[in-house]
Amino acid sequence: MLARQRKEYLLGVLKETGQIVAKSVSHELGLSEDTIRRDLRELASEGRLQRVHGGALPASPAVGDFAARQQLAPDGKVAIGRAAAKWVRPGQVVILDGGTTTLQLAKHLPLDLKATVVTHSPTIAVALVEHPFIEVVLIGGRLFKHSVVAVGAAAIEAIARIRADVYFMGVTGIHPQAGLSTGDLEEAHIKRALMASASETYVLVSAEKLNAASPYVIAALTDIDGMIVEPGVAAKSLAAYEREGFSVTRA
Amino acid sequence: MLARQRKEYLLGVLKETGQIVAKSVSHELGLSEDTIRRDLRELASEGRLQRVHGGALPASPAVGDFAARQQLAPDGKVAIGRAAAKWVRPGQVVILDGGTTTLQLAKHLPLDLKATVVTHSPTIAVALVEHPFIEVVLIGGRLFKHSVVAVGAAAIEAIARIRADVYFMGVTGIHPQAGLSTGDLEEAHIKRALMASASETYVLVSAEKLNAASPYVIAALTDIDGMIVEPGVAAKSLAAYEREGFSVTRA
DNA sequence: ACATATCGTGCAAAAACGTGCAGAGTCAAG
DNA sequence: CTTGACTCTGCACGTTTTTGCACGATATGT
Repeated sequence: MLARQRKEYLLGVLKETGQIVAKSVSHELGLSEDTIRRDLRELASEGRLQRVHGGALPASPAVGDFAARQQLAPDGKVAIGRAAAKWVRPGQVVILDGGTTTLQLAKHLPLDLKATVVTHSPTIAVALVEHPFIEVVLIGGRLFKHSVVAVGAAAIEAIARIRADVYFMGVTGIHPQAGLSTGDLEEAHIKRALMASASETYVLVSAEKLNAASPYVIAALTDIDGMIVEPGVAAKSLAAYEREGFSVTRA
Repeated sequence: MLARQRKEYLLGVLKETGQIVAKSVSHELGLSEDTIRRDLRELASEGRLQRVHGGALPASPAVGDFAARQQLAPDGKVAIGRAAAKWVRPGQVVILDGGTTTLQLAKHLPLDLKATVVTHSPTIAVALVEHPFIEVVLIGGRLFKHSVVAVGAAAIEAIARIRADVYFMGVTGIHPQAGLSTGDLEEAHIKRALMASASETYVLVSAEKLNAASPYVIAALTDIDGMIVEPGVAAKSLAAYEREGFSVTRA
């Protein structure tokens, strides 16, 4: 690979992800970190990016703004969102829970994907406006402000009328014995209703949720079909979850 | 996640939630509290936030935020929104239409107002999260992306179950003879349903909408109770609207 | 006033950095 | 074809930055 191409590649990474991590790029390209650092230094001196410890960021905040905004979420959640987004097949009807992790999922759905997304989160509904071929069905109800999702009887009723292929759930705790739990009773009800309306349910689990429990139980582990955890969690802390018919995926 | 991004993230949390709790953020990002505290100290010394025991608070109470927010909306719409917001009385049930003008209304509602807002706009629902005493009822349905509002049979049904005191409507055209009109048939239906669910209906009219007509008629002028127009429109262009039982208000 | 949580500082390990240097490859002049 | 100048790359080394932990000090709530 020519030096020129390498620099183009770097700028491409920057544009797409809003950041460059020297170490991971060097690994991707099979080159030493020194070379990448040299490139970054040169690109920085040309004003095409901004050098920072560990890698680089867009030169002008406005340019990489869209991508950078996504990256303002913790790494783990971005990774989970990106991985889960790949599971969505064209034509499917997908239920998306509220929360920052599922928001990442929504943002990482391919822009040309044709599918239907059902959600009780106005935030996610708004985010999906940018996806021209995704049909969005908004579940209404009383707005629970802490999580910014619709809850209550009206929401339950609306959910009951929907049959979806898959439901991506967010939780505040997942535990081998205690199962899935969340911090609000109403939300637990909603999540249960959403599970009932979907053929399959997968839980998105960032590190701090793993092996934790919250006050209100949503369901048992056996009621769901799998979980997607963030990369970098120890294999042994996942061992307790592995069983027949349950998929544990590292993002 | 790069150190620089981490600081951006912290400022983002601060902007969204109005506070930072060092412990919970460190847990979220999977880093030690020390690191977060160091970041907070540095950001504080740059004057970007205010260090307090346990975390941090905004440096200047929502100053830049407020300015940036209004910048995006034309003066006229801001003025209409501010004026209309004063009409809302404590305890009322208010229906807010979708659109930039009604969004301004929502943002200008007093922060200590106790009231209920019904809306089919996810954008407005999200904006009202910052108002702690406003109960928000979200109308669900299929999302019409052009206007970012819920439409369709489900929305109509949900609206039929509500009785509100007042409805603030947005339109794309208001005309002495043609009445109220909008650019989408579904939206016209929704607006009619919202009118039917409210005791009073007022239309928010920015200058470019005045004396204009769009393809789909919502209702006749006689069906509404008044209009709020932006300041600076000529008095004579309002003459055609003045009649018994119809209030024309300049913001 | 006491128990607990949070804070700041110093310190050590790890990661990232810059620089100098040497080997490999390229190119053009001889 | 050979030679020498030049560039690019990776490695070694010492330096700087970042991070987590330990400790004593300080603030907060009951």
